[in-house]
Amino acid sequence: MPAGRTRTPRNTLSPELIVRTALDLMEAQGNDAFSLRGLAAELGVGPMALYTYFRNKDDLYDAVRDHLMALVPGVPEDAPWPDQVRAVCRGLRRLMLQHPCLAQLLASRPLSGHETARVAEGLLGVLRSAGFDKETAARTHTTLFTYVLGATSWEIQMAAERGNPEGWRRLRTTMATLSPEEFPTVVELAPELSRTTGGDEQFDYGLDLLLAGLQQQVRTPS
Amino acid sequence: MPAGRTRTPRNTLSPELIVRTALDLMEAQGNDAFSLRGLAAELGVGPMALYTYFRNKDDLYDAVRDHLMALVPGVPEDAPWPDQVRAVCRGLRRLMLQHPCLAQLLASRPLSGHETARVAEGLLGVLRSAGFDKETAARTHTTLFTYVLGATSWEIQMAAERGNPEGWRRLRTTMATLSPEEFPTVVELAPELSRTTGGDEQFDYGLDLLLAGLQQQVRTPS
DNA sequence: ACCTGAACACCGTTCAAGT
DNA sequence: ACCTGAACACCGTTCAAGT
Repeated sequence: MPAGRTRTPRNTLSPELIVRTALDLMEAQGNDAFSLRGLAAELGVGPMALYTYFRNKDDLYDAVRDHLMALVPGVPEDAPWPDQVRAVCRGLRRLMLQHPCLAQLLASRPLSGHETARVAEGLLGVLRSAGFDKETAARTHTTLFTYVLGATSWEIQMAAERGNPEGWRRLRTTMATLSPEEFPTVVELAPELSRTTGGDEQFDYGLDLLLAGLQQQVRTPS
Repeated sequence: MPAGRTRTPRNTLSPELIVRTALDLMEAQGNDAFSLRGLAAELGVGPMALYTYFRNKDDLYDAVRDHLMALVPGVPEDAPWPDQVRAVCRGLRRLMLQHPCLAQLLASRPLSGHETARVAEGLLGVLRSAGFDKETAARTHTTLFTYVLGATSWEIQMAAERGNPEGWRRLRTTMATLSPEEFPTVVELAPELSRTTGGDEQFDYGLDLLLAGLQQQVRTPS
């Protein structure tokens, strides 16, 4: 048994192993650099071996997405519904930050997959129990989900841009180029804008705005 | 003068022409199918001709994004600030719906570009005039922007999935597969969820939640 | 400066074939 | 069923060269 990489030229290829290895590669070298040929090489098989388990690359992406969505924590019991909503949204955000590829996977292909439905089930259940009617519960779920998706995707992109030196230089250059006459507010608020492009505090700020709007709706039902 | 396609094997290649042609191709055949080689062919030049005007593909993407952001309408004057915020957010969403590639361009690469700054300037100016302090204005701007981005990207993805028959079949199959015991709420709210995956009403619902939270903040300053 | 042509190191996927 | 090997039709980008 050679102590090399995760290699299985044996007969032991499985959907689970492929998905886990694909996830490892995406996290290690970034989502864009991921390729079926690279994955096959990592597994020690030919590229076509993967097509026995997945119809194509998108099909594999869906499986990886669903695999990750299974890690979203469940709804905490015995808590006020706003706290339950907060917990689910924060859990999804945290998972996206831990696995940046999830952001791109969610943004590029719609739901499908039972694990995605599990997350929706949790959030919708909370909203229904809180007394929202069907339509409002559905609307609120979509709103919360798209907010988490948008806010966290943006946060990840900005963090990546700051991480690589080329991108950081580009950001500084763009800011320095803006004329204070044409863009007075942007220039004046540059420090604040830089500070609020991510982080727990920024995420909670937007989430609390949504929750404040919701609670107001509960108090004054139409 | 042959009445062929947009071809310029002449000496008349320019950044503007390249960007406009790239945009046309992205809208015609989708963002993923776009390639530098295809763009060069459409322009009647070799692939390397483009590298005189853009350093690489990402550089061209940035130019296309900035070109589109220039089309975001300005802030309407003489209106209450919530209406001004609504107008900017709706304008950005409308532009993303008209040019679906903009969603992916915004999601895949951070700001940079003067036209993006112009939009930020408009929104930040409104918020500052409404009396928000620097920090809150910046936080609110980020929140609104990421909400518009997330909600509209999701809407576009779902619309695309419904558009192609393969995707539509996949959506129906996923829904039909969910067991009512395991996912009671999702199954029960299937019609509502399907109805609230897009549209002006859904977008405004989330936007109004944010604005309600904001106005409450104005009334009760910390 | 502006553009070409050949070449490099890749892709996802099909197809026919092996076991 | 599970996997291989060769092939097809592509990519973005570099490099040397032309004008």
